[in-house]
This record gives sequence, C-alpha cells and structure tokens, in this order.
Amino acid sequence: MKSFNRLSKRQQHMMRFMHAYTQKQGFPPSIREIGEECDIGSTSVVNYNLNKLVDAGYIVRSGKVSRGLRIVGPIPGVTTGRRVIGAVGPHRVALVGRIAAGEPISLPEDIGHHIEEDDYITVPPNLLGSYDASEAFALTVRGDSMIDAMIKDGDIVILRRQNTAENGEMVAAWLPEDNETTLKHFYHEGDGVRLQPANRDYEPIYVHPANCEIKGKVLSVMRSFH
Amino acid sequence: MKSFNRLSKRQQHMMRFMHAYTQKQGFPPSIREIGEECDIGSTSVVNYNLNKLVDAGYIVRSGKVSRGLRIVGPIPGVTTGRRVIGAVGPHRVALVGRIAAGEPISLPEDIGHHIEEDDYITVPPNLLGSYDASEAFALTVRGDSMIDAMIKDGDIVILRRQNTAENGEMVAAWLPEDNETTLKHFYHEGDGVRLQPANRDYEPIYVHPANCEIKGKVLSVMRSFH
DNA sequence: ATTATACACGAACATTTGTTTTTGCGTCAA
DNA sequence: TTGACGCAAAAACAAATGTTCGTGTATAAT
Repeated sequence: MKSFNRLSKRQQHMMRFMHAYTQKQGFPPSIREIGEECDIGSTSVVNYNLNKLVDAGYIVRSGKVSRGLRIVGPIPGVTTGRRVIGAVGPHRVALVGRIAAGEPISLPEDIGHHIEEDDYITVPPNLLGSYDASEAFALTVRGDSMIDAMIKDGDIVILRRQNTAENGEMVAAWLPEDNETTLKHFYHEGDGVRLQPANRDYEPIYVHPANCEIKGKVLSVMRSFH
Repeated sequence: MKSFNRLSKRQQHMMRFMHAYTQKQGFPPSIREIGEECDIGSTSVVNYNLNKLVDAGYIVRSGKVSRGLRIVGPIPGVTTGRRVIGAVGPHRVALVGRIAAGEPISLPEDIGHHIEEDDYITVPPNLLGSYDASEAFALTVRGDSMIDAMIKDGDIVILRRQNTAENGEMVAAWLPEDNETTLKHFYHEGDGVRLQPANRDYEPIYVHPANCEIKGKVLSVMRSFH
C-alpha cells in the first residue's frame, strides 16, 4: 500500500478542477476537459492520474461511462484548509464570542471589538429578516437556560444590535455591575427589568435598568448536528 | 410562455429517475439510460422530452456534452418549490420544499404555485459539516413531531442526500406507498424500519424497508424568529 | 375535412469520450 | 552498468452518446 495524502501538484490541480467544475456544471468533467485545464497533453496521462486518485481514495470512477467519476475525498486547498475560499460576500456577520444562556458568564471583550477575519460567518438572508448584515452579529450559546425556547448549548444565535427591547423579546443583555452578558427573555417589570430564562430550573434575574444594557435582540438561531 | 406545471407521466418518470440516478451515481444519466429506465425505445423521444423539461424550467442542458444535464426544478413526488435557473454558487443549497414532522402529509405533485422565498439558500459552512453544498438540500419543517429534538414548525433543516441511514439519525423518509415524506428518527427494527417522532403525542411508524426510501439525513437546522 | 400540434418511433450520423498500446525520460537501487 | 518503477506523451481504437431527419399517430381546433 502506498502513502496516502501524497498528491502531486498536478493531482491537486485535478482535484480542485473536478470539484469546481462539478459545482458549476452539475456533472463531472471529461478526461479531455481535465487535461486541457491542467495542461496535460494526453488523455492517457489524465487517465493515469485519475486512477492514482482512485487508489488514494479521493475519487470513485465508474468504468466506461463518460464523466463517470465522483469526488469522495477532501479537495486540497478547499476542504482541507480551515480557510474557505469564496467566503467574501454579502450576508456576513461577525461571530463575536459566546454568551451564557445559563448562569451569566463574563464576556472578555465588548461586543463588536477585536474581530478576526475568520470570525465571520455567512448567514442566509432569511435569518436576517429585514435587517442588514452590518447591523447583525452572532454568538455561540453556552448553557441550557433557554432550552424551553428551543435554544440549546452550542447553538449560534444571530442578533441585531440595539439598545432597547420590547416585552417578550429574546435579548443579549450586559450586566455592567457584574461584567456579565446573558441571553434571556426581556420584560419590563414596574421600575425594573426581569430577565427571564426559558427553563424551569433557572430563576429569573431582576435588575435595575441602569444595570442592564441591552446589546441586541435575537433574530434567529442555527444548529449543527455532529 | 407555456404552462410549465403539467408534466406527462413519462416526463415525471424521467425527472424522478434523473434525480435518483444523479443522487446515486454522482453524475447524470445518459439519454439511453433514461430511455431504458422509462421504457422509451428511441433516443430521440428522450431528447424530445428532455427539451420539454428544459422549456418547462425543470432542467438545464449543456449542449453536445454527454450527460450534460442538471436538475434545477422540483422533482414530482419528491419535492416542491419554484424553479430557478442557474442559481448556483458556494455554500448554496436547494430549498426544495416542505416536509412533515407531524402526521405525514403528501406533497402535491403539481407545482409552480408556491411563492416561497428563493429556491436556493445560502448556508454557513459550519452547517454543512464535512459535506459539500452540492450534496445538501434544505426543507421547511411542517408539524411539531420533532419538538423534543428541538425542531419546530417553520424551521429549515439542512440535509445531506443519501439513501441509507444509521440508527438514531434524523432522516427525511419518503413512503412511496403513501406518497408521503416525513421527518423522523431512523431505527432498524428486526426486518422492518421504525420511524420515531420526537414527541410523546405522536406514535412511531413501522414500515417495511421496501416502503421506506431515505432521502437524506439531517445535518443542521436554522430558525428565524418573526 | 383540414390544419395544427403534441408526442412517438427508428435509423443513421457525427462527436465525444474512455481505453489501450507504444514509446520515452527520469530516478533510485542492486 | 542494469533493471525496476513512477510518470508522461502521442496516436489509434472502440464504445458511448448527443443530434438530426423522415415518418407515423393520435387529438383538438377551425
């Protein structure tokens, strides 16, 4: 058996092209199309390297049928790398950190600062509602206090920056006195504010408006099952 | 302009076959393969109906290249939705219709009336996991049977196309006998299959594997408040 | 009846496309 | 040196595959 993962520069080029072509066209390229793109003069050389990729487990071929190949392995420079190509575009919001949905935890930086390039996340337009991506930011949820609101640990919530909230809205609230940020339902309660978890195991938090700074309201949530 | 929502039985058969074949093989079928499957004796007849489907906006063809076709419209009996031509790009998956998470509902076979949002939706890479956007599709959830799995009515689930499933995975299953598609947890149960809702108010569905076609497994979910 | 249209068949045709064969160039080890 | 082996090129071959053309059959509209 050979060493895996050792693709020649040419084979990597082929992998990338086959992936891009299939994405764009809806069907895989022919041997000659691969050869033309990768500057390979002969179809047999393409065929040779294609079989190499099969041996390495990167693709599967269906013999004798035209365009009979399918990508089953990682695409060098696209899937393997952490950096995703083509990630520049609209509907990108900052993934600024984590927020407690259980016991409040402190957020190191204020929301909206120290955002790295990799901390942006692409968001479907429908998750932004009528708001612009520039108004929005994202947080990873920690804790289970919003479990009854169908938000659980690990979820990513999309919020719109705003300093006020209506009764019943789900908001990210910063408690300056404790330097803590938390995710709760917002309610006016007399002169004060009630931050209501959506979990019977947790008690609501009562604070003075001066000690409760709304950072944004929740627009949407997304979750990945691993 | 013609009416595009009326496909002949033969054309529906072709649509279903092209979809299933592409799913299974990774590339579209040839004209002769379509003809053989759909009991069409002549390639020209297949070609004729293929062009009909192009006119109707169900597929796109790349002239002169083998297997040069791509499905861009709804698949009768499988999906619903509005048709879109050439709307492809990175991290975009087809939003193909709705799926029942409660009592199974049958998907209407005539299409073209649903004025939904875009038929394609941008999906953050993290919601696709290790899979490619070309393998994925999206469905809007109807019903509350998966409420205990934190999926509720109106949610959009991202799925990866596959015909098999592991025990416990959440899958979209098509029940050909009833022409119904449903979202359930999948379990092998002796010789049969158990489709388990995540809601105490709903009973599991027991079916024979022959009457249960897995369409894909759920990768992720997203929800918008409002 | 006539025309138009949708749909279908079969056969030939022209390309596309995967496969095979032959040849050659390097590198590396015995 | 010699020989094995990975890699590459060109040409020829065989099969797969899309396209076209002539024809036929219903059905509905005029």
